[in-house]
Amino acid sequence: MPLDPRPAGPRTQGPAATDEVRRRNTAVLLRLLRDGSARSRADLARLSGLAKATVGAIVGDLEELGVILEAPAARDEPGRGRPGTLVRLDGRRHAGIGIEVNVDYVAVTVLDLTGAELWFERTAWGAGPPGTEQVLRLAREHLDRLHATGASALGLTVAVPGLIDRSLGQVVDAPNLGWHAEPLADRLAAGLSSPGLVVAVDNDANCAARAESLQGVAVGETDLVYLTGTVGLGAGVIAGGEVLRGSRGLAGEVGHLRVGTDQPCACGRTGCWEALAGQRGLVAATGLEVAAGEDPVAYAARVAALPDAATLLEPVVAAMVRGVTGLALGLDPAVVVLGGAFVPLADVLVPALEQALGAGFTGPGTRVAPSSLGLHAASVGAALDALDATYAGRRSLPRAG
Amino acid sequence: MPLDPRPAGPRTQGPAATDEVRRRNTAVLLRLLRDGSARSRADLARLSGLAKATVGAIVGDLEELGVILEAPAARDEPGRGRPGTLVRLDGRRHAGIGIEVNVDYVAVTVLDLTGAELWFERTAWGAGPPGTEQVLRLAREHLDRLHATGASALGLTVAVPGLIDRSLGQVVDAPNLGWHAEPLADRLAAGLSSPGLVVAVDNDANCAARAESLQGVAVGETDLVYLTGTVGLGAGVIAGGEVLRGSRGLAGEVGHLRVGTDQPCACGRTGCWEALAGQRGLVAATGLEVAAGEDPVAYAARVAALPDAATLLEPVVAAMVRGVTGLALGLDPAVVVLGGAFVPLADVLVPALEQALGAGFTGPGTRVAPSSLGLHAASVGAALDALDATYAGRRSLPRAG
DNA sequence: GCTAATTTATACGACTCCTGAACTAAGTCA
DNA sequence: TGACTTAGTTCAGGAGTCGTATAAATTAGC
Repeated sequence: MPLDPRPAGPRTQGPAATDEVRRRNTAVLLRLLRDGSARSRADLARLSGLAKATVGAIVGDLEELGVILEAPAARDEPGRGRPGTLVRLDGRRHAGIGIEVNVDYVAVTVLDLTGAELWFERTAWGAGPPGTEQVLRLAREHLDRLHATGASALGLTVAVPGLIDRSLGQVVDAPNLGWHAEPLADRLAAGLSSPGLVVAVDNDANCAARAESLQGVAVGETDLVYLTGTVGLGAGVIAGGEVLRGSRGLAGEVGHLRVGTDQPCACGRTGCWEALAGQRGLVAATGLEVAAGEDPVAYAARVAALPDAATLLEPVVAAMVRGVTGLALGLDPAVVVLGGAFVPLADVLVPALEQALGAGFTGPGTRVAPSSLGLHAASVGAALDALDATYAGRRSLPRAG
Repeated sequence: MPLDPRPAGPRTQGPAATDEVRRRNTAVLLRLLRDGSARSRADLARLSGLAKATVGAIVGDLEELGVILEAPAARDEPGRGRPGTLVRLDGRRHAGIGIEVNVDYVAVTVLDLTGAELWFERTAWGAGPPGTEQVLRLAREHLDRLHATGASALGLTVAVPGLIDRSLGQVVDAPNLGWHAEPLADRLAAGLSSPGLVVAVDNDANCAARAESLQGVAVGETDLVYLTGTVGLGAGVIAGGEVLRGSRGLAGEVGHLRVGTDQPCACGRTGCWEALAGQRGLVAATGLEVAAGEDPVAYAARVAALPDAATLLEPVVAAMVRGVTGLALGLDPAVVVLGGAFVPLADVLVPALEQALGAGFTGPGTRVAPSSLGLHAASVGAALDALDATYAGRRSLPRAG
């Protein structure tokens, strides 16, 4: 029961034993192989800084777990001495499941160990927002489907639009879904009773931000802001490679940031960012009505298609500039990723935002780019989160099952 | 030469060997003893989660290093079995040095290993902003003074008002000091030639924020914003217990965040936060002139003493509310600490800010408090940074010297 | 075609570290 | 005085990494 009495940052770790060393070194090698490239043991030793003997031992372990294949010696470049036997990751035995729950739809992404997509499904909820039993049923369905392929799930993460307590695995408040103080992780873990499966919960914007930084338009970036437009507006922030959470998990809840003056907001105040640039803001700016049951992204696409969209959207653009420059000044992201309903509006938004951010201090300004993962973003990020414990060395791969 | 090819967050670590395990576990015990409390080995084992044998071994090592003293068995409560022999940290042999360099003054704080202040000195620079040689001379002076007490320095960190590249130990740009692309850490390390001394550079607001979270008004908090008013205005952010840096180290550079409309700023734009709430903003609001050579804090104190300060400062308060709520919404800090020139104005600012932040989502709102470290903040934070590698387990204590 | 140089991979011994159990030490309580 | 309880140390066992030595597989050169 390791416990550290003082609140400590991520860099300040608790007690450890030697087996953690192996976990960490294994994770280093896994990360080197994650992209599917084939490497020799000697390569891995050089790249990781580990001794050859250590690499040999770890690769042996991984082979035994069925996670590594010896690729037939495909020697391209000449080279002098004995050619290495290449190994590459075989991700088919393990997977991560990501489920994005929203008011009117649910999206499921299943990624294999290498991060390759096994399948993605997006379906509308039958009637009204779902309860946790429906999420459980869906999770079980996809878990079974995964087991049928002979793979096992390392983790399952649910992305929820709301306030999350990640350490408790609780949805503190998801007003759109009508969920409050919902112990979702525990409930799913109990309902699935799949030993070794780690169930987690996270905010949808946080998941989307993680996805964009690992597989999307901001791949490789450790500092980025993901802005998502739905009916409302929210942000997910990756800072220093980690999701920024804040003291209560509210970091990135910027919908009610004051970026204007008059426009009244549902929250009672005026000038809120989401009142100006959320769906209601788009309606106010363009006069275009939302069709019954229309998706915010579809609506935004119709807005973008208006002949005089650029001029009509001026107040929206102004609000976005105020909001984004504020966030960017405080957080200094390398990229601002526009997601959700902002994707169809990217042609109008990106130039204006890049210009506003270009006048930065030194060096290149913050980039602005539309999400490349689109509707997949949150569920992919959730699935990546399910794999993260393994790649970060917090967890070792389970014995073959 | 451990190197991990992919940019990895703090939680994603490089390769490790068994000696790192010892470093980490030692750090766990050091943190438990840091506050000066005396504990028995058995207590330490229970609190840390380590085995008794391990605790015994580590405490033995630390005793040999002269870092731990066996306190005479002061048994207060009765208790049943054999009483434990208490040990406590003896910080006198090791210290961290923090130097805050500014345009017109320099502050030095030396903390012993337990974090207790050995001395603090604040002196004005003779004429004009200093060069790096003057910082070197000062560092050598305090290092000698420390050595004279029989202690050795674990690290020396310099807090600089400007843009820092921490991994390079470089001051990228400190316009007030006239420093550009200055390899300060290397220069000091070379000039001091004190083996084992780790020299680092950091931004002054970041250091101050760290100090407030470890010893100041926000002690124990892992998420806070430190706002400092000088002639300009800047913020240091602690998120998840770590300093938030951003992609280029510019995180927290919020002086030119747009919080108003008209007030022209030196940067050419209008409505910048520092134009409204920096020293020029105070002058504009109150009409009170800055005396020749007057310190921003002293000037702010005179402003606060004006009979009609509360009404005169209304535009300043409004700007602060806009800026602080923006930062707080994005970052969700537990506390906003007001430092520098905002300390004398706290009576006016705190109620207004707390009210604006109180209307939060759920739970208690963000606290607002004036800095309790005042002028010490940045240099104390720098000194704490110098001790941090030891307490975080990244570095082991040097053999007795 | 043979040999030397070069590189890969494994085997092995040395070393570090943590752990649990056994054991000794030093008290309290009856 | 003796039973009980808690503290601290010793020791064997297991897990890890590392460097060196060794075997294996090629290429380069003659």
